[in-house]
Amino acid sequence: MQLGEPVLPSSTINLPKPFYNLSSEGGGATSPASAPVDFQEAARTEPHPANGPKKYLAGGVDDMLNEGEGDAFPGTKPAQDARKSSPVLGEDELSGGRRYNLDELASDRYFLSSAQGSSDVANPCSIFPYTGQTGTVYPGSNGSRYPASLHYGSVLPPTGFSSAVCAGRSQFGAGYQFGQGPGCLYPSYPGTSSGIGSMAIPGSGTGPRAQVYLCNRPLWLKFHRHQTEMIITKQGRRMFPFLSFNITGLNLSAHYNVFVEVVLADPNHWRFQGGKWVTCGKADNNMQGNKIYVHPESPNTGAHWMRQEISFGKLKLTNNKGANNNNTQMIVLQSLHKYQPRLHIVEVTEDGVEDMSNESKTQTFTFPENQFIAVTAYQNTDITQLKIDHNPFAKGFRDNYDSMYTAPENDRLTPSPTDSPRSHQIVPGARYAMQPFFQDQFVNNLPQNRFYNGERAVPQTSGLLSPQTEEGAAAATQRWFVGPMQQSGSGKLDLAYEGDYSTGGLLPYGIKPLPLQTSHALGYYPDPAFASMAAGWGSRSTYQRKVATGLPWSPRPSPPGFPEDPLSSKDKAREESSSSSTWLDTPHSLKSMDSVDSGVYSMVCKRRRVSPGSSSTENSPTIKCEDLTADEYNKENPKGMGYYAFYTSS
DNA sequence: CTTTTCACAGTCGCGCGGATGGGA
DNA sequence: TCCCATCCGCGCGACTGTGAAAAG
Repeated sequence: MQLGEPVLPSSTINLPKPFYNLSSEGGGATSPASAPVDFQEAARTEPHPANGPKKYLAGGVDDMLNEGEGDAFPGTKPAQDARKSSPVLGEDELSGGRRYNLDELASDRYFLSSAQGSSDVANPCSIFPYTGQTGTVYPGSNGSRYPASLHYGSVLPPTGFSSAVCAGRSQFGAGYQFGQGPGCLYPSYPGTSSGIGSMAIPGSGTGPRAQVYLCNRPLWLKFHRHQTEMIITKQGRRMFPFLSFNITGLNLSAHYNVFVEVVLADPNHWRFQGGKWVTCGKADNNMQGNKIYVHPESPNTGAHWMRQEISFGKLKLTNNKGANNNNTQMIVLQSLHKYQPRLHIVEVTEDGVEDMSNESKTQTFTFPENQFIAVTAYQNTDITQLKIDHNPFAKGFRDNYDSMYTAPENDRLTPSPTDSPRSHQIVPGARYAMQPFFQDQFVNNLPQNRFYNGERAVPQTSGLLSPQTEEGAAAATQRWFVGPMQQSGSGKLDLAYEGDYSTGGLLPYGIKPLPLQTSHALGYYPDPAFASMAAGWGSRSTYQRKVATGLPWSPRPSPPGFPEDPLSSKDKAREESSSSSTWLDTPHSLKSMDSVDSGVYSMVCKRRRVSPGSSSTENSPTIKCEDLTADEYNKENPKGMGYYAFYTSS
């Protein structure tokens, strides 16, 4: 089979309520309802009559929200306010690091608007001014059942979204089980002019015009700049960071299936060499296995999907080709290949059957920062450390875990791996109130919240959004959304982000940040960010401790009285995030790799695991803090000196 | 030499069952 | 006394990265 050739499912699975029928016709992935489509072309030619992209781009937020759906989406109100202060996207604003505060909540919300029909969309670059954007296009297959939306850059519709068996809710686990196509983003994309019909831009007005926010984008960016790695095991390994989205713009009463597909992001085989990822031959494109993970709450109403965060925390990645048959929680990948997760939203009938009467029922969203390389063992120790620092399940590997709990129980905001709160198909209205979408007081609330004892308590926090991100505390509640048309997806994000997002000011995509207060709900890992922010522990404290052994300062203990000090809590949080952001900003391997002898770095980078007993700095390249000078760091982050030292001293 | 597999230790949530307390 | 709700502790299981061994 040739690269990019759609792979047909070996068999059709009969399920009570199939959403999609496995197709055996050419390409295998084309459904009668949706032909392959070039969303870019569509964007140029098919402006949405009701929901033009500009509407969203230039203050269209509240237009969007005023379409009768805002009430159902708690996040809409802030968004509405956002429009008032941030009417237009602009690079100047972006580069200036300006943040748009909405609702005085100081929580940023970055969005990519739906771009259909926009001239801006016609030129994706105008919307996503990735520096270094190559615009490379890896054509997809014409067999795409669920073609990607407009992919900015190289990300294009996958081949062979063939599967399609789907059952009703009760069967959901089996739905889409055999999305076996090679699922490549790059393969033979038929061209830019095909498949407009499957665009989710129906003129009926009922068609989906969704915008998707990547909830934990800052965390993804952190990983992405080091080239995210995802462990795959035979039994399946959860992703971390996991995919978590918020969706707006759906029809409140319509039913949708929401699922993630993981497709090859490029045609290369990768290997970690010289401290960096390099291509090594061609990817094996014949990999069979399930590439789709249907959200367990599918199908459900638009109101439901928009009500709260949609997390894919239970999605597992495996290299076990035999895992596709019975385990729809697992997506089968190949080690040392680069993948691109994509979110699909498909309108279905009430009983979960795809509505074949409308071709515009499918929308696909791709976030390039979600790209990762599947590995069976971590290669880049920076990634390892990030995982340890941010994944609550890896808490046991944090060196100074004990010291993190100097605060009283009330202050103990240890992020814990709670299961996804989204365990109900239809969420009772009573639950809404429990999860305010915009939680201005997320910091102040920390002390009061019981993070792990309530079904809804967990998602209120900005879970994965670490205070250590360069985006800082505000970023901790950022959400990023893209309309179905704009996808950056290029895999060139490294270049794009280099020196950009790390500043916390210049935004990737060139999108204007719309600060929205979010309750954030990271369904699964509820609150590491806030935990760290509030209690003053986390990766940074970990390193502080390490540094402290040989340095005059001591690790800063958890902020005393933090919970009882609402006045200072935000400031503290800000400080925390500010300081912590530095360490993330401190370029790890990527920049290091680029600037240091790769061979030397390789020795350092690979299997670099800091231990409390040894000076972590000795293993750390001195090039860790390119983004900030010591002075800058100390100025911005006096409390973070230890961390800075950790990465700079040698 | 690279990649994969496996057992391991550590953490924490969930669920169960028992204890406790209040009200009928 | 009985019933019900709540609290608490314990054990199990899920999950993590580690590190050594096995496989290619």
